[in-house]
Amino acid sequence: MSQTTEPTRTPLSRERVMRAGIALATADGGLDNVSMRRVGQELGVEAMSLYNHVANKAALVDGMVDLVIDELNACVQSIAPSTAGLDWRSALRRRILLAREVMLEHRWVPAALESRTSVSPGLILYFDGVLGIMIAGGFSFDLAHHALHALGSRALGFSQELFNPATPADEAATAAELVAMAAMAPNLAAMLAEVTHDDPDSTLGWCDDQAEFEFGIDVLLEGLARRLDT
Amino acid sequence: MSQTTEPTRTPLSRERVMRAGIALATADGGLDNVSMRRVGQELGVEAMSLYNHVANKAALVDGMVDLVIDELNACVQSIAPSTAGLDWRSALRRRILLAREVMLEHRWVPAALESRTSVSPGLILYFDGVLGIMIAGGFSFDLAHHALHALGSRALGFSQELFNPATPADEAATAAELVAMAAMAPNLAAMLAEVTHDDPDSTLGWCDDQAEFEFGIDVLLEGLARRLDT
DNA sequence: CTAGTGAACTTACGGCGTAAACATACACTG
DNA sequence: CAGTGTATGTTTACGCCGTAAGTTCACTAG
Repeated sequence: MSQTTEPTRTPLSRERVMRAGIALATADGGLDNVSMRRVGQELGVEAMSLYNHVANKAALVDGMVDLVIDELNACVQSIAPSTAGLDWRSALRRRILLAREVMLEHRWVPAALESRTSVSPGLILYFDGVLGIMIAGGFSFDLAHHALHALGSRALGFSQELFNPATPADEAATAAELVAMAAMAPNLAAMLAEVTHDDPDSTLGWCDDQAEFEFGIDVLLEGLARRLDT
Repeated sequence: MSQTTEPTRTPLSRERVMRAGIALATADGGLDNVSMRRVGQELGVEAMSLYNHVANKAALVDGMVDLVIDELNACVQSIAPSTAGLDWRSALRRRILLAREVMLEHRWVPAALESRTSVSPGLILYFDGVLGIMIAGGFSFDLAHHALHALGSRALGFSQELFNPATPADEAATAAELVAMAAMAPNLAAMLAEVTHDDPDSTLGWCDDQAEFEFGIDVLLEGLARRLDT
């Protein structure tokens, strides 16, 4: 009577495993949320079953990153026609800000990129596009090479922020801290007093604001443009 | 007869615990080498004893970072006299490259900084110094604020590199990969063919070379200088 | 001497990644 | 049709991890 085989079980696949991982990481908590057992649970399967499709956890994370990068590359290509006529600076800026949107959707990716063990073909493709824009804009290979290093992770739309993912401190605490800081860090205290952070939301990482990010890449792009002209 | 008490056991202390953690992390393997049990072992003590001096592992890592930052601040102050007469660009550059030396000695610090849960007083002190240099150089608070964001982690001497901590690929493999890459990433392949990486050692992170790092901050400093002049 | 205190130790728990052995179900060959 | 790999999921187990809870013990203040 008890027919043990369920009607049909959707078969696992490498991609389904990684999509489940992405879902867990993107939901909240980032990569800490992702464990083999939890991904299995997400798929209604034991943890060890995942190993039929993925070599180990590092490979799983690598694969998750690859999927996001593939998505990014698809986005980049879908807007390619509209950037055909742009000068290199605008084209690059546009591409980077688009990458940023993808990274904002998957905030765990920057950290995961750091732990990568192999070079991702998708990433290579992306950077080849960046490089292509530069070359088309008149960069020498040498200058372009330096430029890639100078941009660093900003070329992918994120920057490493050093302060404070914490919930924005309550007003009172902040005020008290400002007073305490004044003795030790007079310059910072003065700056914070003047530059009232009237945009309270950070967008990626901690104090990293869209406007600040754009300021940063604009300084870089301008500096590179200047080196290109001479 | 068997006198169980050893002659004298050096007492544990918060600092000794963190120094042991730093030793483990700096030795090799980075933060992965650091576990409560291993730190205890390093000190001839059970893991749980550490909790008499440290709230939990996160606090331990935070404390380790703080010690390194303190060391950095000490270095910075020890060279302060020699930078008194410098223009802001030179002073800033000097400070950043000094920070870089410290980070090169403790390569686990960048990753640990990212996982911090609280704002470190030492870091505040360091950035207050950076800001002080800018203000003395004529920056408005507003421009200095943008500048801090633009510099980001580079102000501390490191940059997030995206490619490849792996052992430098064997020559043959690299050549083969270059051929394979040519189809998918023609620009990168061409660049790599021309810009022969004749400096095979990376200094911090992966492909991050001292020269490339300096190029990056110089572009930034130049761009900031230009904004300061207008 | 005794009580109190603080630091180190012991034990235990639940979670992690994954090696190894096992079970099942499907595809292909004779 | 029977027989046999081969792929896929399960079970069990091991050694790590962080850390909560309870225990021991040397020391010092009264």
